[in-house]
Amino acid sequence: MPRELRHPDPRDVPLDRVLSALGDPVRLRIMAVLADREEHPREDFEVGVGPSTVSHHMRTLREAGLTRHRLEGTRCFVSLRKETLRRYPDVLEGVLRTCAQEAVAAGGPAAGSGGERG
Amino acid sequence: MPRELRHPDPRDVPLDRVLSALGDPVRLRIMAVLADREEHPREDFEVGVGPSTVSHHMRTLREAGLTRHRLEGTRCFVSLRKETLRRYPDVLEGVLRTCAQEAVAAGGPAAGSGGERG
DNA sequence: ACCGTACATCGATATTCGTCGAACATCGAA
DNA sequence: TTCGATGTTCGACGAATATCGATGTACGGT
Repeated sequence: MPRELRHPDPRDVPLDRVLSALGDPVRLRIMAVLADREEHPREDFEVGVGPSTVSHHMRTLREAGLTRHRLEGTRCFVSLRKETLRRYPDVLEGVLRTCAQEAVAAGGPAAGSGGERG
Repeated sequence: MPRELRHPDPRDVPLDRVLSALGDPVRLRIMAVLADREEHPREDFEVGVGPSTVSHHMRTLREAGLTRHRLEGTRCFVSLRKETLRRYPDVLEGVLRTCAQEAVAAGGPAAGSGGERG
């Protein structure tokens, strides 16, 4: 794991990039985990795909300015970037509320307990 | 042109599909045109790509439940679907406001008056 | 009846994206 | 220093997407 991960200035990220980052079911499940505004260890994100794929989606969210990744030892903690929430308040609060609800409707937190991979 | 175009029930459209439909610069320019909540003739959407490509993006928005397409003679009028705006109020109002602002920032309505196609 | 207009749809192509498994990097522990 | 754990990065592959030009379809005008 590199010592540090790239975190772009949110002001460099256009809206279409943010929305496109959010327009994926796996990444929306990740956002649903983060919807409580807490920092979560990577193990919390059991979203139904393999580890390298989770990494890929994590990177997409991070490079869209949505998440912050803090490395501590061999582990990684993820949280929402408040600056970005403040930049698109309605959009992002709405997405967080909605995807949290949909995750519940779709069968509980992390929505992949059954392991329906594909 | 067919007599009528497919308009899905917005409740069948999951959030990730809506966001993914919005996550494209061309479609965001289309939304910017519609942000005034008026019905617009197709000619209003000079968004910098060819006619068939505009059709493609229009279809994407329509099938995400975002727009309504009314055919009148050989012409077509496009408007936002209020039912969908009501379903995701914060998200969509926020997107509309933001993309309208960004369109202005990017060089005026329709953002393609110069015809920089490519 | 014919032709032009306006737009949708089709077919082709190039690019992007989601996914996996393998390889790599960093840290903590033995 | 060696080993295992954690998570990122790389390489490959199929699926989806953005784009165009050509074709198709319905309508309005002549």
